[in-house]
Amino acid sequence: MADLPGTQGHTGESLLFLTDEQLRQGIEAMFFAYRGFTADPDRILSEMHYGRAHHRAVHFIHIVPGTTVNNLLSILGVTKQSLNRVLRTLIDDGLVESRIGRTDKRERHLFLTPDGRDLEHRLSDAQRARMRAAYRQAGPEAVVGFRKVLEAMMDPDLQRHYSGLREPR
Amino acid sequence: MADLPGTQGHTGESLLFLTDEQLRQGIEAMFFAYRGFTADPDRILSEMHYGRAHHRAVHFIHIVPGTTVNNLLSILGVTKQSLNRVLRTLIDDGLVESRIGRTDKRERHLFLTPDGRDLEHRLSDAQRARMRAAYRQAGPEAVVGFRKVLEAMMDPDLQRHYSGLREPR
DNA sequence: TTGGAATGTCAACAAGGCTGACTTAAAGTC
DNA sequence: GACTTTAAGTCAGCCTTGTTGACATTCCAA
Repeated sequence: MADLPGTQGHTGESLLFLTDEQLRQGIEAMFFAYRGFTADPDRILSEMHYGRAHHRAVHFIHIVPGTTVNNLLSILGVTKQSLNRVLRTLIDDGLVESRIGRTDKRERHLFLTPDGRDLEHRLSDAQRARMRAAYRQAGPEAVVGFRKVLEAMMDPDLQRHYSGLREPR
Repeated sequence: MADLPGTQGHTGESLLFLTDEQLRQGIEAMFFAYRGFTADPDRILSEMHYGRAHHRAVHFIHIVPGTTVNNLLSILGVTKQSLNRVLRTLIDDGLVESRIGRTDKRERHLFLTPDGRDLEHRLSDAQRARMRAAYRQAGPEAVVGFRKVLEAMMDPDLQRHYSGLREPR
């Protein structure tokens, strides 16, 4: 592919000739791949009567421990009422701890309890295994391209959350 | 990027050293990218009080015109009750036509009406525009890698539906 | 000190998944 | 011809997870 005549030299130019069919295949690939992507954690979650919303909350609390509800809201892109319901069950079940802010008592800072960390680990293990297998099968060059396209597909303000987590903080 | 020292040459080998952090970034990239991926059609759909379920049905009826309900079920991976609710509204609204099978009269074959094709076009236009922009921004090599990883991430039986649509039939 | 903004909670509703039970019609089988 | 299986559709009811609206608490700035 890197040697197709006339496609190299200046980046991207050949892609001016993207057919609708090529794009459609990319769209479907996203659809089916996302199903595979969530399948393994979904199985674990449904066993304990949780859903994807719980997974997302647990994931980002793990990544940004001590985050406020508001911050989590902007990452997840749901209403606070929606998040709150999920958060409440996680707190009631002892997976998440909510501490009242010290400087601003309106804020709640969220942390995983040991049980929460345990669930997070099980979920991310399953998802990482799938990811690792796909990466190996596709090869390192493919992975770089994969990431590039995904990053270009994000909404700019969502990309901020994503990149923000990668940058030193 | 293709010139990073030590990452090129033999495919795959360097990725034996995938850190959890690298994998986690891939997972988050999938999460945020999928949000961007569905954002544009979601806007169009919500204007007309439809949801993603309607989009998926319309999309695959467009791709496989004349498909039976059962076949659509296996592509979408939902129950017939769930699909039926969506399908009924689409038929009532005159976007989908259901024809009784000629050889097997138990089957219903599904087709888009002109109005249905119109909606399909508006939805896929929006999604293709996002896809095209991402492809251009990432470059042709990245696109190949993107597709490779996505295909490796699918469940094998879902991949069948996906590939099946690409193969000549 | 008081009014507005920010944060989080409670209640109720809708979409869209799910299971289970059932009907109808057609096809296949003994 | 009677019985079974299959395709599709329907009704009822449940769950998760999104939504809006109303409200309490807390902070801060005029």
